[in-house]
Amino acid sequence: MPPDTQGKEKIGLRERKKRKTRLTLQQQALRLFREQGYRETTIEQIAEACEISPSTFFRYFPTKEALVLDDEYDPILVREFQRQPPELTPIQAFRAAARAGFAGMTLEESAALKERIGLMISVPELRAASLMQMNETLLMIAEIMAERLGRSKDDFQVMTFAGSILGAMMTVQIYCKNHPEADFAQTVDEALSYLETGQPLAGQGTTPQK
Amino acid sequence: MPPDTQGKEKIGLRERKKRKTRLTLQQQALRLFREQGYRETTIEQIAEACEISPSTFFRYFPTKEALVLDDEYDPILVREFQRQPPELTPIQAFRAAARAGFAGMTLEESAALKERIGLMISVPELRAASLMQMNETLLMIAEIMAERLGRSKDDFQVMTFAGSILGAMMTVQIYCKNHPEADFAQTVDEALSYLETGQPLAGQGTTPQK
DNA sequence: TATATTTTGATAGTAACTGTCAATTTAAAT
DNA sequence: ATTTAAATTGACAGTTACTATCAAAATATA
Repeated sequence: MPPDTQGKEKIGLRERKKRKTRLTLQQQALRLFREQGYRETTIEQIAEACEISPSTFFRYFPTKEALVLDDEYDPILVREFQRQPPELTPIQAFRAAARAGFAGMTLEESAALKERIGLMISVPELRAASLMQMNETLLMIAEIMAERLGRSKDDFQVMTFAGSILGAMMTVQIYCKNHPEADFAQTVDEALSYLETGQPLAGQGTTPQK
Repeated sequence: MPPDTQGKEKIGLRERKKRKTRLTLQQQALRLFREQGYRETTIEQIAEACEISPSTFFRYFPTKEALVLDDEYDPILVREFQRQPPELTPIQAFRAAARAGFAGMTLEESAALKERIGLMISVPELRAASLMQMNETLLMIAEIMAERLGRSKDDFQVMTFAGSILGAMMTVQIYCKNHPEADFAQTVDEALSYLETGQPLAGQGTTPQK
């Protein structure tokens, strides 16, 4: 693995403590959610488990949902996408970026992600919030894609395209909810490969499409 | 217009009053939202404007969002979808259903819808809630579609199809937010027509796709 | 060590809900 | 018309996520 070229932002005690608190907060929250459910767990309990005051909680996370939703994967995805060679079609590039993103994860990370996704899918308010987050991701993706294609980021087709990718991602969430044995990364890849074909959704011998 | 074949459910004073209260609630709420904003309007104010108690409010609407989101259009969309001839591809059928739904509206209805959509787009919590609603509608549609195609409602491709429509609808929301002059119905239609083509997203002479 | 800057916790408040229960209103039965 | 049953309502008392404020404590800087 190449050394971090970004280099040495010296991190003081303050910053270190903050990161630690943040991490602990998420971990304890996840544990409590697992043990007693999302709704049943109050922010007060989470704060107590982390030995901070409830008011401090909101200095780390703006909402209860953010505890589950916040991660670094969105920027990673964007970076990987930008890194793809321009010969690839937009979907191919996105698919490759998704693959690269998953490939870069450790086992623990992907296990943690899986649990969080499980929550997002099953708790309505989390699903709503994650839809909103996807909405923003969509805008980013559309922007990059527009850039790549030499189109305006306001281009309606570019946006619709980005939207269909997101829709596919949502589908993956639902599918994985119903099939807990399914591998998330692989399901994402399948969905994208399906999008790549232009979605020829034919019946079972009822209505041949070609 | 053919007479209502559903016939005569005799509607007593009780039922009549309830409908009236419900309608007034929505109308007054919309007015207040228009005048002072969604967030700035409390349920207490809405209740007062309708001369009911705040506790009664929640017997009519489960949430504040429902005041804006609740309408009859979802079932209409589903019904129209079921009515489409089986020769159409799924997307064609959905598009036709959406068109039929919009076409069946009076001018007042579509004006009212427009205002509500404006709210949904600009108020984050309403947007989140409307995405959730859309999501459920699409699950229903996916189910119908699976039936129609002789596939399982769990079929991954059917789900991906539904997801891509949802993504497209998200895009429409965003687009209409940025282009207030755009006609919602028409934008929906355009997005669907684009989906219909299989989304050939080519660059500007940079990367020919075919 | 002294001083400036962040971070924190305590406190008080708001608003969207939830639950309960008695009072009122409507419907149905006599 | 009167009684009885059932549905609807309002008052009240929570709970919880979240906001705002301010002084105390912790950390960085000189």
